[in-house]
Amino acid sequence: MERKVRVRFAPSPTGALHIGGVRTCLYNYLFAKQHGGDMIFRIEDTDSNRFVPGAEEYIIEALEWLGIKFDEGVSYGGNYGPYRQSERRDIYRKYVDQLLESGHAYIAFDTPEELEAKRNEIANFQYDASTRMQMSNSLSLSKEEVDARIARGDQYVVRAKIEPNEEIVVHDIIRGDVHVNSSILDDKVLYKSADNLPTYHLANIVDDHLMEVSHVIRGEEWLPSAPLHVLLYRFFGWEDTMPQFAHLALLLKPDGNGKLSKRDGDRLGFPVFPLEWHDPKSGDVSSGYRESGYLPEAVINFLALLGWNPGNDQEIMSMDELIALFKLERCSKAGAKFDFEKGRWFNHQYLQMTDNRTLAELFMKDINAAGVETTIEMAEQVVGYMKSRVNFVKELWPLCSFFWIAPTSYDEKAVAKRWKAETPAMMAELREQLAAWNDYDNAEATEEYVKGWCEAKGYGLGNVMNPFRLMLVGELKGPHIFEITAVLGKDETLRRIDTALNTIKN
RNA sequence: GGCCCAUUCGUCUAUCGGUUAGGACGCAAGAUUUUCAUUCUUGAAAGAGCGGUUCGAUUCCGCUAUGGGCUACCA
Repeated sequence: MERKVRVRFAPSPTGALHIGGVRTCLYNYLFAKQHGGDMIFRIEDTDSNRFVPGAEEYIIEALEWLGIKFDEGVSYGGNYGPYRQSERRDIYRKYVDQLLESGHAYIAFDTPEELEAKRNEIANFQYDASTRMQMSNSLSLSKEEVDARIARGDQYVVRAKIEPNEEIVVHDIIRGDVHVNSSILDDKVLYKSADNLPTYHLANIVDDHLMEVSHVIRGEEWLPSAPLHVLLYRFFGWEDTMPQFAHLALLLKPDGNGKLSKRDGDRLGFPVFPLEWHDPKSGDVSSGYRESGYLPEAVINFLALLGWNPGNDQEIMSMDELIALFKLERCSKAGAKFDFEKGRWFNHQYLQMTDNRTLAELFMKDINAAGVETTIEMAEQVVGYMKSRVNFVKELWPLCSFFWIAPTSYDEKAVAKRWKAETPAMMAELREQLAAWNDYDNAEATEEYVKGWCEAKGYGLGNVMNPFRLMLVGELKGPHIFEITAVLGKDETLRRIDTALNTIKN
């Protein structure tokens, strides 16, 4: 019988959600949806010292923006709650006691200072079977002493009791079997009496079991502790329902060495967070994909392909297509350097696929921000002519503000090259022709009309169109000239010609 | 230092022993265009090294090198 697919995304609320975390979440989501499974949102806040206010809300908002939906969890509800680990203290305590009773864990009193001293004293010190009897714990101390110290209020931790020299195998969907000898594992801290909370390892296993998680898809940084997790499932007697593991290769810096960090984004000019993040402690503001003008679909597509591919040349895929095609087995084993140039290209592709009205609504904000009033119709029309040449909506305004703001000066080089002695007279003639024309909305018809006139007069197109463009735009750039006149209309077109004829001198 | 994971064009990657090693981003050139772009075409560009296994290795194995991760009372 097949177990129902249930996966979880379980971030720590310690700050903004990193783009690598977004990818991990996306892969979980794709896998869950493909198998008709559940997607759980759990908050792993077992380290009260690192809690950052607003982080949880940020993560929820970011994933909503990206179109990743949860079936249950913090803020979504469900039958396996509470989904915030800090609200599950009683549950963990029960399982810690179970481990203590079964002899798979023990109580240790060593203070952080004592441990620090030990590490300085002995090179490569590890708290394990070979050293634990020299330490202060319930294995080395008498029962009376242990009880007395607890009664006295001494703080303690609970450590896993790892038996040496056992072969542990972690089955990983992406990497195959990973073999590890238990002797290299240390007696990890599972529980802290100081705040009555478990550490990640214990909370993780207990929650995944209780929440009936079937697949754990997480970053590669967890691979070294996976053997401990396997052992914990064994200690609890849950091995038969242990989730299947898949450890994802990490996202690396675009240049140099190491994994992608916030600093790389600042340094190289691209966001590493989905949404803009205001750090409540430092006050720093980090840019986000949303605020930088990325479309969520483009970010999803880009991220999906960073470490996975469908096995053919297809690159543009919607969320539904990704859900249909995604395979954990096809995830690459090696880390991927973050190539933000390709992210820009993806946004360009999605921009072309987005309808002009939607883009115009976004564009309106930039137009208004420049202090210009306009209509959505005009914005939409300009977007239609201009979007093929930009990667982001925000690149639009600097490129085509001339539609709204008439030129007051004219590019000198262009004037020198295209504004010849006979040009003013020619342009004055053109003005006459245009004054007699009324069908400006029809760009093709206007073009035929003007071209026909040029031919009749024997004027070279280049000698007419370039100065004409110069008068309307101020530079030799922009879309097709009769698309410009279609947007400007008759009055504005004639007005700009008049201004130019009065301004340009050579 | 120890342990684990990885290694194909600059980057993301395809290839499940036999290929002119394919695609995409970026880059370059050309074409198109009344401008600037877009678009199209073309091009340069890769199996880390050394040993095996095999009739034959990019593909399987080992070693070396390199990169990454972990090595906390953080996740």
